[in-house]
Amino acid sequence: MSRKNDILDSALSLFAEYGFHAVSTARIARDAHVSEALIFRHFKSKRGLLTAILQDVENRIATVFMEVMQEEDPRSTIEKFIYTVFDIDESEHQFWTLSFKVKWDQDFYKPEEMKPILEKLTWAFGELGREHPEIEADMLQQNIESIAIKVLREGKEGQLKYRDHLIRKYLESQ
Amino acid sequence: MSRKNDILDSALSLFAEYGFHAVSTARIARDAHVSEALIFRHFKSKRGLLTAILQDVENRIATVFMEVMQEEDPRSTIEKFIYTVFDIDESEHQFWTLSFKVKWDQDFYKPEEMKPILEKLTWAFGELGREHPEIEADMLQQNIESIAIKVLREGKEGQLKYRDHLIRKYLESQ
DNA sequence: CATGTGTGTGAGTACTTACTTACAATGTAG
DNA sequence: CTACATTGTAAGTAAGTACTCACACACATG
Repeated sequence: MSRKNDILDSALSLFAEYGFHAVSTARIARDAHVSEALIFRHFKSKRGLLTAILQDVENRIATVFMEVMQEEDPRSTIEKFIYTVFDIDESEHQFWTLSFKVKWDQDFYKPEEMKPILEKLTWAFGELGREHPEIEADMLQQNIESIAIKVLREGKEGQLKYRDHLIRKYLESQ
Repeated sequence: MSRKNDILDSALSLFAEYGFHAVSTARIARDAHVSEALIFRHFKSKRGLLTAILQDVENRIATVFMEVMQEEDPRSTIEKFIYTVFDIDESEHQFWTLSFKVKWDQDFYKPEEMKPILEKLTWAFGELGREHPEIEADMLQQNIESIAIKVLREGKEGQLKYRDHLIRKYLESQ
């Protein structure tokens, strides 16, 4: 189990930094201090290894948004959603980086991943009496994604102004 | 010149679809109906080929936003900026796809590319008396980028609602 | 003891990779 | 015609690619 996890850790780290196609199985094995053959024993193929990591990614993303999903007050739902991105632990950054990178890899793009949270936001905007709740939910989610990318690249401190701006725009007006 | 352009065309198309690392020089040569050696004659290396294409990309992006940059009325500036994404010819889509993909490739990320247009938008929001023109400019640009990605993926028709929403939000209120 | 079963590796496999070299054809200028 | 740069290619190169196979060690169960 420890060796298998070493492989997953190294692969996540390297895939997130350099991209799937730019990292060879030999390099992953070297980084994880295991034989290359062990990768194939555990994951069958290089792609199988990525799939295993992405399964992990999906679970972690779901965990992060769980609190938002359980919220029952519409304003708190939106507020928590906005704050969530800034509360992600730095140890999880590689997961997020990989998940964004993978979106640009034709074979792995799947927009369903964010659908539940989008529906929750749509509900919240509807409750607040907005005219176009679906569009507003979609745009807020896009905003948060853009900010998340900035956080991954430049750290969270410089991006707090965007968070405060969104809070102002969505929760303090009217 | 014709052969050199054939190489650029094929490489752009393949890089945009599969990514830089997933496409070999042999494949590009096959697609362009030239010998592999000719790629290296003209561009020295695979990376040199990408660089040449990215130079093209930069020029085309600048061209697209030229009209916005020359606008003198702040409201028209914002309006034109929003409409621009929807007026990009489909023949240019590969350029845009590649430019977005490349942003996730560590070696080629350069945010300065969009800086002039961002400053123009900041000016426009300032003229309109907004409290936080820099943040608003940044967020609008992020919105447009998100929508541009959707346009590239799913076509422009389904995204018109976002355009109209932005127009409403930024130009019709108050 | 025997008989698996899961975990691990060294040394390969056939193939692909980016890139080079030697050489030929085609202008083009003096 | 000659000299020379430009454009082109066939046939390499060494290194790297994902992946396999035969074999070994540990450890539980009958």
